[in-house]
Amino acid sequence: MLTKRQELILKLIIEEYIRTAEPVGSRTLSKMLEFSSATIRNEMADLEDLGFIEKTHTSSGRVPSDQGYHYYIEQLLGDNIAYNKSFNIIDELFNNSDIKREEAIKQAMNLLSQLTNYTTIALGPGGYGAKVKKIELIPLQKDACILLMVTNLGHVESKQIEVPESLSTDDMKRVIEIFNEILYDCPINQVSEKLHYEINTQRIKEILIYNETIIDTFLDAFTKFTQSKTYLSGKNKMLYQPEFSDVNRVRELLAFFDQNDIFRLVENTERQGLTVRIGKENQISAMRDCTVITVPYELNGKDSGTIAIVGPTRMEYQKVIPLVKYLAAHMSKIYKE
Amino acid sequence: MLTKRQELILKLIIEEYIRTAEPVGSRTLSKMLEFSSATIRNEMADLEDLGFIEKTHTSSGRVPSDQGYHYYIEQLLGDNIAYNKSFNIIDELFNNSDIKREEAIKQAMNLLSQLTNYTTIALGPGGYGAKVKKIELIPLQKDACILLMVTNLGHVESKQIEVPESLSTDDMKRVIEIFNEILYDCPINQVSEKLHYEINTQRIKEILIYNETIIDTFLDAFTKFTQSKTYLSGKNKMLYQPEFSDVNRVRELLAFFDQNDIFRLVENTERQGLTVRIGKENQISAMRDCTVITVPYELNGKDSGTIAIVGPTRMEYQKVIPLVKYLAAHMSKIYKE
DNA sequence: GTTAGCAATCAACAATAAAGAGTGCTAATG
DNA sequence: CATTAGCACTCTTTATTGTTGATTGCTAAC
Repeated sequence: MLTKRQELILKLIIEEYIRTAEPVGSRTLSKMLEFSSATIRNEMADLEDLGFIEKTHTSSGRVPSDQGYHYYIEQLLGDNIAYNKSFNIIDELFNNSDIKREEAIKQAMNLLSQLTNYTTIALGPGGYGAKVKKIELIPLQKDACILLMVTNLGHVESKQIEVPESLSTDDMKRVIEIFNEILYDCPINQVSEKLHYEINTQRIKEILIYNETIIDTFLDAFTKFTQSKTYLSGKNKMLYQPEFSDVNRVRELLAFFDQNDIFRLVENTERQGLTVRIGKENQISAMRDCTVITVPYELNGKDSGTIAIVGPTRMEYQKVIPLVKYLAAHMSKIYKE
Repeated sequence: MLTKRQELILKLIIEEYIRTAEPVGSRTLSKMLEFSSATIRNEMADLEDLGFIEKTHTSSGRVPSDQGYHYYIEQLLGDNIAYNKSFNIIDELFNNSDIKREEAIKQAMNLLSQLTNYTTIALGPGGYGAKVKKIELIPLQKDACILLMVTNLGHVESKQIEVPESLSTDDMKRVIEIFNEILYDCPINQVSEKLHYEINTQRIKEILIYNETIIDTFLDAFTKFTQSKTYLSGKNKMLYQPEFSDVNRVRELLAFFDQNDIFRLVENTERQGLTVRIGKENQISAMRDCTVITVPYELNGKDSGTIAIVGPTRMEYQKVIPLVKYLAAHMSKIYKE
C-alpha cells in the first residue's frame, strides 16, 4: 500500500510524463510540491523498488511502468465519470439518426478518434441479432441474376449468381417464394441450421429439382452477414506520437493495422467490461508501447460488439476512459424507438 | 541531342540509381564500361550541364534529374512492351470472373500493387454506363423502409428512408410501380433529368400526392451511384522506400492519402493516354519525390476510369510501365461476354 | 579524343570534450 | 526520525575535431 504522498508523487509523475513524453526528475516535482528534491528522490527510489516507475538510464528522471499506469488508472482515477463537454458532441451524433447502422458506427469511431487523437476500432456486431426480412431475386440477363437479402435492421446484402438455362422466370419466382416462406423472420445465424433442418421437407425438395447447388450458393451469400465487421479509424493518428518517431516502428505498426489481425487486440475481452491492456500485456509485439482499452457495447438486447481505442502507453487516460465508457454506454441510441 | 555514349551512360546511371538508391560515381560506371573514369567524368559533366543528372553535393556521384528520368522513359525505354511473366498473373485474375465489378477492380489494384510494390489507385468508373434495372421498396416497420436500386451491371445500392404514416402499403407499391415504369432502363446519370422532365406528367403528380419530398429522397439515394469511386491499394508500400526513412515524410504522405484529395493526382490526365509525372511536376507537395503514372481504361464503350500508380521517382519504370499498360488495356475483360 | 594523375571537396564516422540534468548517498538540521 | 543541503558520480546531449574514403574537376601526357 502506498502512502498518500507516494500516490501524489506517482500521479504527478504520470501526468507530467503524459504531457511531455520526457522522463520526470526530482527537481521538476519539487517545484510543484512543498518538499525538497532530496525528499522526492527518496520517495522515488521507493516507488521504483515497488515497481511503479522506472529509469531509462542510471541518471535519468523517472518514467511510469506498466504497473504504475495500472495503479494510476485503477486507484487514482476512480470510477467517477466527470461530465465532459465532449459528451455533448457524442449525443449530437446519435441524435442525427437517419443514417444506417453501419454508417453510424463508422461515424462514432471517427468522432472518438478525433476527440482523442488515437486510433479507434469497433468490432461487430456481425449480423447476430438480425432477422431475414425479405429475399429477392432480380434477373439481369438470361443466365445471371442478383440475389438480394434484406434484414429487419435495414442491412442489405447482394450477390450476383449464375442461373442455369433450364430455370424459367416463373421457376425462379417459385424458388424465391419458397425461400421467403421458410426463412422469413429467421435469425441470420440460424439460416444454415434452418435450411438443413428443412432439407427433407417437400418445399426444399421442390427447389432442389431446379438446381442442386442453389442451397450452397444461398448459404454462401449469407456468410457475409455473419462476418463480424471491423471499423478502423484514425489509423495514422499514432504517427504523431513521439514514441513513433522511428520509421521502423511506424512500419511495424501500420503493417499490423493492415493485416486482418486487428481482432486479436480484443481477444479475451468479451464479458469483461472495460479492460485496459498496457504495453507488453498486449501479446502483439507491434503494440509493446501501446495501451489498448476495450469496452463492450450493445445495440439492442442481442447485437453487441466491442469498442477499442489504441494509443501510446502514455495515453491521456483521464480524458479517454470516461469518453469510451460514455460512448459505449450510449451506442444503443443508434436505434431510436 | 545526346550522343550514343551519353545515352548509354545516362541509362546506366538511372538504372544503377534505381537499383541502389545511392548516387552513382564515375568509378562504378567505368567498371561496367570500356572507358576510364576520367572519360566518364567528362561525359557526366556534359550530361549535368544539359540537365539530365545532378550532384547532391560538390564531390558526390550523380543522381538522375526529373528531366533525366523523362528522357530515359521516352527515349531509352521505347514503346516495346516486352512480354512479362506477370502478364499471366493478370490474365488469371480476369479469367476468374464470377466476382462483382467493384471487387474485380479492387483485386486488380491489389495485384498491381503487389507485383510492383508501389501504391496503386483506380478512379471510376462511377455509375456512368449503368442503367436502372429494378427499384424495390421493402418495408421494415410502420414508418421505415429500405429503398433498393439494382443496375444492369449488378450493382446494388440501398437507402433506409422514412415513410409518412399516411402512406399505406398499397400506396407504396403503387409509388414503386410508377418509379419502375418511368426509370426502367434509364441510364443512372440521366435519372435526375428524367424525373424533372416528367415532373408535370400525370404519373409523377400521382406520386407527389402521397409525399412531396419523396422525389428528393430518391435522387439523394442515386447520387451514391454517380460518385466516382476510388480504390486505393498498398498505401504503405511506400514506407519501405529509402526516400521515406524520415518520419515527417511518412506523415506527410499518409496524411495525403487519407484526405479525399487522391483524385488530384489524376487531374488533367483524362484523354491523354499514359502520362508520367515526375517529382515536382506533381503539384502536390507530399509527392515531390514521387512519380505518378496514370493510364485510362475502359470497361465497355461507356464506363471508363483511370489507373494510377505512385512510387518514388526512383521507380522501376522498365517493369512498371508495361505492367500498367497491359492491365489498363485488359480491364475490359472484367466483363466477359 | 582518351586517359593518368593529383589536389580539392564533402559526407560519414569515430573520438573527445564540455555542459547539463539527474541520481544516490552522507551528514547536518529541526 | 523525517527532511534537507551538499556533493560526487553517471549518463545523455551537443559541439568540436580529426580521419577516412569516395568522388570530382582540372591539367598534362598519350
